[in-house]
Amino acid sequence: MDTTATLRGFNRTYTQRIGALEESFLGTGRPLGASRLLFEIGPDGAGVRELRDRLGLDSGYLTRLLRRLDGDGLVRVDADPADRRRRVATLTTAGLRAWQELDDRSEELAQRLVAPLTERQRVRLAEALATADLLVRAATIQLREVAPDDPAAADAAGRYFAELARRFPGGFDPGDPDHAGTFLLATSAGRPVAYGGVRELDGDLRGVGEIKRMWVDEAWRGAGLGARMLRELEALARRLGHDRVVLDTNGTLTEAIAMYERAGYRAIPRYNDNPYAEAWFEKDLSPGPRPA
Amino acid sequence: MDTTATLRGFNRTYTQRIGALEESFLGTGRPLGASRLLFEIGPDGAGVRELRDRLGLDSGYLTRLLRRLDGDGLVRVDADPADRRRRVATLTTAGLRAWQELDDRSEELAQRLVAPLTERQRVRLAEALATADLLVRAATIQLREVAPDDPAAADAAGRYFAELARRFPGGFDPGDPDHAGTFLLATSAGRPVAYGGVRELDGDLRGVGEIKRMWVDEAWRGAGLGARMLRELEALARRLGHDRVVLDTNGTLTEAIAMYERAGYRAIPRYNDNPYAEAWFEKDLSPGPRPA
DNA sequence: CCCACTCTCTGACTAAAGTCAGAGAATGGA
DNA sequence: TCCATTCTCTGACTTTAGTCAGAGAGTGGG
Repeated sequence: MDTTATLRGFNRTYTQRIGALEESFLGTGRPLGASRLLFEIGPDGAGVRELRDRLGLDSGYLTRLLRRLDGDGLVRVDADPADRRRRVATLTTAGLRAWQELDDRSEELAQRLVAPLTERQRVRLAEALATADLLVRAATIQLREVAPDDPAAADAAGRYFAELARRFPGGFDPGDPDHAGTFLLATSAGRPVAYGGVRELDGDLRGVGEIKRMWVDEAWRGAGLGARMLRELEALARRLGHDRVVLDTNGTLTEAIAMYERAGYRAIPRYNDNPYAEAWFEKDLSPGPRPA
Repeated sequence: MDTTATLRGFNRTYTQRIGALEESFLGTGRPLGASRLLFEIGPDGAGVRELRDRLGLDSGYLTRLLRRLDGDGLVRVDADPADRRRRVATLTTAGLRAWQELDDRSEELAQRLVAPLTERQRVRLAEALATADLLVRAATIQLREVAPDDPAAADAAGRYFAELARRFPGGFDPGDPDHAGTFLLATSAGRPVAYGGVRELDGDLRGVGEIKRMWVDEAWRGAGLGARMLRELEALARRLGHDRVVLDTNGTLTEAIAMYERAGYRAIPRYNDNPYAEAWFEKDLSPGPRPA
């Protein structure tokens, strides 16, 4: 099956059959941009900065859209107490009602779309869309380098440690984690979904890179995000001047071990005194092709 | 799995990750509407009327868009020799080049999107999208009543007869087909994809409806379009005052027979002298719930 | 050869969407 | 306490998209 041809064919179908419908459905009474904004603010409110990023709007334009919703009594915009340069938009009671109406309409549209299908076909459609959703999200998410003290990185590290504590039979105590190294992070809707880092070892292994804290959110597994993270960490290690990387892991993390093996890692003897480590791997980077 | 929630979740992902990207990709140099139009005209050209339907544009607006493309030397608009009220847009050499560039860009976008995925994941994505594409198209296609002498209906009947001729061991000769009855037709991009009709029987079976020429294009099978056609034909038969429908079929058409049985049809003895018929079915419509 | 109808085009608009430069308040480190 | 930086807002625009009411050419059936 030709992937790009299928994708392009689907794009066509989607634009014509769903996209157009959605616009006509949601843009009633209010311009579409204003509806989208209202929907995006949502019952929990949202920062102006965040809205700008999520919707890709010019700051002046967003200000005006917000003022308009404010004028209609749907939204209030206040300074963020934590940082008074930032502003936060929240829905008023009327705004909440309008939001609910949009949500209902969106649900109705979805209902109407699947109405001609039988139950079995709906299940098939839902499965196909869930798969496509996961893969598209995993393919389009950006891995970015973060400072060790970035709050999102700390959040990700916390989630990583929590998972180890859950999965290791004897629990897991990170002690006083040192944050040495360079870390990559992928976030979605402000929450970390994948995380990992490289640091340089010292002593006998001086010059060798160690891959640390590889973690992918459970909801995002099965779409190759772990493998992608590993590839990008290897590329990062190369940029940092390492031509060999090592890592340690625990026997409970079977999927991770399988992934390392698929990625060309070979088991080696213990190289550190990590009490939780039960398996050690290495990979020679020097002859590898440069990644795209 | 909750179908509408999955669908809505996918919509979100799609709009953010693909839709936005596509707009920024295709709308370079030219407004997006003009690009879309140029792309839609395509190397083979297209009638203005057809473009209006496909893109959902106001006729005045389309005229102006075309004039603009004409002014840029990309498109020529001439009267259709067959009906000089109609006009036909064709690409000039420069227009063809611009079209090719759009096509390349669209392909590049698709490539880029799937680039982070492994081959296995690409196959999974392509399969999921192909399934979703078929189901969405089948769910959103409109079945419309057509006059028996509608050229699209004649086209569909021709395709139906051709398939019978291919599948029946001894071939099939429609003889001089009578066009009595009311027919439903679904078309996509101007070509018939599903077809079928109801006519009233006479003689002993006066008052009974007969379902005729049920046909679904091969590329559209497996998405319940046949079952939907059958349901709508039954609804049509009810509206025409029949509380019982019958139909005949050939033993070679095993999928059709399975579908009739799933839809509640029961085998009955031969009720007509159709030489190609090998099985006869009936369904009582009176107590059935009205379809949506 | 009428006449109702189809199809496209023109003129005259309006609304929505987006852009850009720069002002002003607030913040966080040096 | 500076000062560079971040964030939002304002003013002054342009472009894109879309709407609506007719005019005028062409068509097909009676």
